[in-house]
Amino acid sequence: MEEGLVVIPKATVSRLPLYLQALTEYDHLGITLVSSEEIAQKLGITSSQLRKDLSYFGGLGIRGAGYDVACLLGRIKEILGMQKKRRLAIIGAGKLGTALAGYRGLQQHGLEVKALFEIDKGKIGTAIAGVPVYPLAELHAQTARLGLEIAVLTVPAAAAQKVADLVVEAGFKAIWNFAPIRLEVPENIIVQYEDLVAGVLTLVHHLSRKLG
Amino acid sequence: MEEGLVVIPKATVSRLPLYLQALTEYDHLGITLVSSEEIAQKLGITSSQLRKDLSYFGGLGIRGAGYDVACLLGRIKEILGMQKKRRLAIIGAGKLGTALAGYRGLQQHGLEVKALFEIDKGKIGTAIAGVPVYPLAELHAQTARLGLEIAVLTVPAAAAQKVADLVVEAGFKAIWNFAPIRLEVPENIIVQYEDLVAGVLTLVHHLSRKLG
DNA sequence: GTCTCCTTGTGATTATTTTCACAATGTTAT
DNA sequence: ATAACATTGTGAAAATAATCACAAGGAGAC
Ligand SMILES: NC(=O)c1ccc[n+]([C@@H]2O[C@H](COP(=O)([O-])OP(=O)(O)OC[C@H]3O[C@@H](n4cnc5c(N)ncnc54)[C@H](O)[C@@H]3O)[C@@H](O)[C@H]2O)c1
Ligand SMILES: NC(=O)c1ccc[n+]([C@@H]2O[C@H](COP(=O)([O-])OP(=O)(O)OC[C@H]3O[C@@H](n4cnc5c(N)ncnc54)[C@H](O)[C@@H]3O)[C@@H](O)[C@H]2O)c1
Repeated sequence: MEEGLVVIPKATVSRLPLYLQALTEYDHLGITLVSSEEIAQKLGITSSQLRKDLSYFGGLGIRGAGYDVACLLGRIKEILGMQKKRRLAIIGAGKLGTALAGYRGLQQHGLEVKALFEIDKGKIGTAIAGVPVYPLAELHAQTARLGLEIAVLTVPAAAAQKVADLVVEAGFKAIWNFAPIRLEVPENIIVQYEDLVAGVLTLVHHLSRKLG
Repeated sequence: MEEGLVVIPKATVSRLPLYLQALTEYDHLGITLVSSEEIAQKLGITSSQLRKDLSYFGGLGIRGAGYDVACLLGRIKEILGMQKKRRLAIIGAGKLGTALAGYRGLQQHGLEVKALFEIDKGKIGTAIAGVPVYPLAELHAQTARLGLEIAVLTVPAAAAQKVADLVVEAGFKAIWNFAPIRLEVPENIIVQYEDLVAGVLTLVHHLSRKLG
C-alpha cells in the first residue's frame, strides 16, 4: 500500500473535499471518532465507497471502532496539499470578484487573497475587504513581489482570454476561472473551471424531468 | 433510437452545459456548421466522446459535413429543459447573494431572479440589481404569489439547514445551495450543491502534485 | 485472558464510461 | 451521374468506477 506506487482514482480525489467538509463539521462538534456509515449517511453516499476511497491512502481507520476525526482530517489536508499556504490574486473587482475577496472560506483553507487587479480607474487604489486593488498593468510586478500563484478570473467573458494570456505571462501557475469560456493556455498552467451556469442547468434538467 | 426508451448516461448529461457553452459561442460568431473535431478541440475532450454523447439524442449531425449549430443548440436547450422559464429566489442578500442577483448569465439562460429574502432589517425593503428584498417571514406568501420554484441558498452555513426547512415548507421544488454543508431535505426536493471550495481545493491538489 | 461484537479493508463482481475503429452516408467537384 | 472525400453514428473492446460480501482485526465486557 506504498503511496506513490498506487494510482489514486480521479473519482476518489474529487470526493476528498466532500470528506473534508464532513470531517471539519465533526471536528467542530467535538466528535473524535466516526464510522464510515455515519459519514456516508451525512454525505448521501455508500459507506463502502468511503472506505474504498480511504483505503488508497493506507489503513487510516480503527477496526471495530471507526475513524479518528483529527487524524483523518490531517491526512486529507495533506493529500490535498493544504499544508502549504497559497497566495491568490483576483482579476476583476466586479460583483463576483468582490464577493470572493471577502469570502472567509478561502482563508480558512489556507488560501490568501493578496491582491485584486482592475482596469476601472475608479476602483484602482482602493481596498476591498482589506485587499488592495492594483492596476492590471502592475500584474507582472506584483506577482513577483507578492509571490502570487493562483489567479482568480472574474472578468467579463469577452476579456477572459486576453487576461489569461497576461496572467500566464506574469508567472502565475494556476487559474481559477469563473468566466463562461474555455481558455487556451500552455500545458503547464493548471486551469480549474467554475461554471456556475452548468450547476444550475443540471438542476433545471432534473426539475424538468420531474415536472415537465 | 426512440428517446425515453434509451437511458441517457449521467456523464453525458453532465457535459451538456459544456456543449451549450461552445455552441453559443459559435452561434455568436455567426458560424453555422461545426465538426465534432472542432468542438472537441475547443473543449479539450475527444471528438468520439462528443459524437457518442450526441448520438443518445438521435441523428443530429450531417455526415460528411458536421453539426448545424442552431439546430444542435435548440436540441440541447430542449434536453436540458430550458424552454420553460424558471423563477428563482435568493435567500441571503449578502456578498454572494448580491453578486448572483446581478448576474446576467442567469437571465440569459431563462432563469429569472424574482426575489431576495433576508433577516437583516437594513436590507429588507430595498432592491438589489432591481430585485426586491423581502423579509424571510414572507417566504411562504411570496413563493405562491410569484410562482417561485428554485431557492438559491446564500446564507451562512450555520443557518442553511434551518432556511432549507423553511424553503421546503414554502413549496420550493429545488435548492441551489452555496453554503458549505449537506442539507437534509425530503426525497422529492432537488438539491444542487455548488461547492466553490471543492473547486479550488482540486486546483490546489493539482498544484501541489506538480510543485510540492 | 477469552469471548462477543463491531467496523474496517479488500478481493471479486458488476456497472458505467471512455476509447477505438470502421461501415454508413452525406457533401463537393467534375 | 459518378468519384473522391469528409465526417457522422455506433458496435465492440478497454478502462475506470461502484458495489458487494466477508475475512481480518481491534474494542469492550466480564
Ligand atoms: N456575478 C455573478 O454572480 C457571476 C456568477 C458566475 C460567473 N460570473 C462570471 O464572472 C465574471 C464577472 O462577473 P461579474 O458579475 O462580477 O461582472 P462585473 O461586470 O460586475 O465585474 C467585472 C469586473 O472586471 C473588470 N474588468 C473588465 N475587464 C478587465 C480586464 N481586462 N482586466 C481587469 N479587470 C477587468 C471590470 O472593470 C469589472 O469591475 C463574468 O465572466 C461572469 O460571467 C459571474
Ligand atoms: N462570498 C463568497 O464568495 C462565497 C463563496 C462560496 C460560498 N459562499 C457561501 O455562501 C454563503 C453566504 O456567503 P456570503 O459571503 O455572501 O456571506 P454574507 O455574510 O455576506 O451574507 C449572508 C447573508 O445572509 C443573511 N442571513 C443570515 N441568516 C439568514 C436567514 N436565516 N435568512 C435569510 N438571510 C439570512 C445575512 O443577513 C447576510 O446578509 C455562505 O454559506 C458562504 O459559505 C460564499
